[in-house]
Amino acid sequence: MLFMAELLTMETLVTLCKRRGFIFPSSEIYGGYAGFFDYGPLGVELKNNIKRAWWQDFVHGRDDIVGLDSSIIMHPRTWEASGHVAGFSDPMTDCRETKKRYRADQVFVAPVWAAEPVAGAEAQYLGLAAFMEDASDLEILKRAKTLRDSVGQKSLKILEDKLAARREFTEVTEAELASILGPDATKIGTLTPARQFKLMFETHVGALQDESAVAYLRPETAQGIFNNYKNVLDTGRVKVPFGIAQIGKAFRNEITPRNFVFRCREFEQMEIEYFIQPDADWKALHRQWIDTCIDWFVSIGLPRESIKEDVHPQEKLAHYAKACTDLSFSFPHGQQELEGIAVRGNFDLTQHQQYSGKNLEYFDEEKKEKYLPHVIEPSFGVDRAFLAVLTAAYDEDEVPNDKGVAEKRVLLRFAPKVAPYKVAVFPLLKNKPELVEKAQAIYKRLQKRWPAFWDAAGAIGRRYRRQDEIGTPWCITVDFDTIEKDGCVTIRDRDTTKQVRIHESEVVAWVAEKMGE
RNA sequence: GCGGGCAUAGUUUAGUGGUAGAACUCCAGUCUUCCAAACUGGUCGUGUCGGUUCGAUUCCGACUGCCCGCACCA
Repeated sequence: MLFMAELLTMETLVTLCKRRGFIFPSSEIYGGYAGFFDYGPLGVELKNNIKRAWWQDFVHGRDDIVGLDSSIIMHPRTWEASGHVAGFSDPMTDCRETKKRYRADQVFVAPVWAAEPVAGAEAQYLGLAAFMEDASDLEILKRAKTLRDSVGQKSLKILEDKLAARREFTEVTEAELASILGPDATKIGTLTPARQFKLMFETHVGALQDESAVAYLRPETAQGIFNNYKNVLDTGRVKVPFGIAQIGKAFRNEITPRNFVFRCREFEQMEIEYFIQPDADWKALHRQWIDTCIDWFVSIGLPRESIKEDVHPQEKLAHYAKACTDLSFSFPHGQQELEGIAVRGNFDLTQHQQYSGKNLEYFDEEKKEKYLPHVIEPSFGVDRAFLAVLTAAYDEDEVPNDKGVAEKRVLLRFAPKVAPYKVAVFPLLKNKPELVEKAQAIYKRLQKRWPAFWDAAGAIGRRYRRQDEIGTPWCITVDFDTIEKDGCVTIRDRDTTKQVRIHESEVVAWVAEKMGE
């Protein structure tokens, strides 16, 4: 078996997904639409299986987590409280010379005045030197000198005290842009005006397009959980520590959607907010959650060694976060984030309490005190989990054909619980009604319990390969022995291509046992 | 957003300023026996819009999409 993770390209996956009906580019008949994808007949099965497994393992399989399905459009104040309105729409400026992009609100400009190095010389205004907010005085002076040189005034002396009159880049006028030297540029006038990059999708609620009715498509499902935290407390008979889980679509106007379904503008999340006591041992709980999540990914078919923990360094954490660990996976485009597990303190509940004016405190019966619980937030990307499962399952090997010549075989080694079809049923030959009839009976029996695939077309080998490529674990073939002699059918295994014969009456029990049911 | 490359059937591709060709896939059929078999037949294509031209899939322009870098990713 090849170690496919090293060799597999995204293009191979994209092609397979298109060819077999897992994923199509959105709106393809209109030329496609960047950042959006559609899940086809097989894709929706795989995706649903991943979501079902998650819900089973994190909601139904636990006593301390309950589910939720909140609306995608929420009261706009939600996003003011969460910080998304302010933090999710950054003004940006690009430098045409260096091709660098800056957060405009982190760029400052200082006026550059210079004069002949003689007493009483008249000062000349040369332009504005741009620099990042953390630049030192020495660095700013260097930028000023570069600006002076670039306008052909090398002989002049910079008036250093004038540099102190700094302003934010976002405040400069259109006319001033031409005289600004970018933070890393050597020529003036290369910065574009600050442009808003709004990462939240805006819409209007109500048929009248009134500015006061602006609303947003949620950029994360988590805020729906915080929004309903009080309702769940009041009705769910839950006690801290407890969690609320939710699966749903989220939307972000990504600047550069890329890498297939890895970064999309419309995507699906599986999130949990796990509420804990403020003085709980959050480090231990965080560790526990990381392990639980890794185990879960392994249970849906990802090799443990392909999952890595990336700990966010303290200085890169959001101000309200105590810790955050990403789980990353070796995708075809590199080791990339699969899930984030953050310790968020009580920032969100504090914000919502303040913005809503509603008391969101929890009364702890045991401690006899009120507090706002802290949270641990495991945030899974459904589409990323899908891509990871697909990447892990993809394999190529060689199987001898009917002439004994080795031929390349493409297969998806899905764990049976996530496979779109669990079993396929074939009559050995299509033109023999007695074979077809018997096979149909078995197929109908299986179909009541699992997604099953019927195929009677073409050579038997071709049908096996077709199932290999969509990851069906078992194929069941009815032949003449089944109807004329022993009543046994052949069950062929996807991973080994080995066959066993069992009596047709035992087929359902056999599959159930293999499924672990 | 920037720079570079690419765009012909479901896939891989050939070709031409004058009716677009193949292989595989797919569909139908023949076949009594298990790994993309063989044979017969069939469906499906020049990303979109505009320009030049008697005529454009081909030349030109714009757009869109995809790929690779850069930047961005609360």
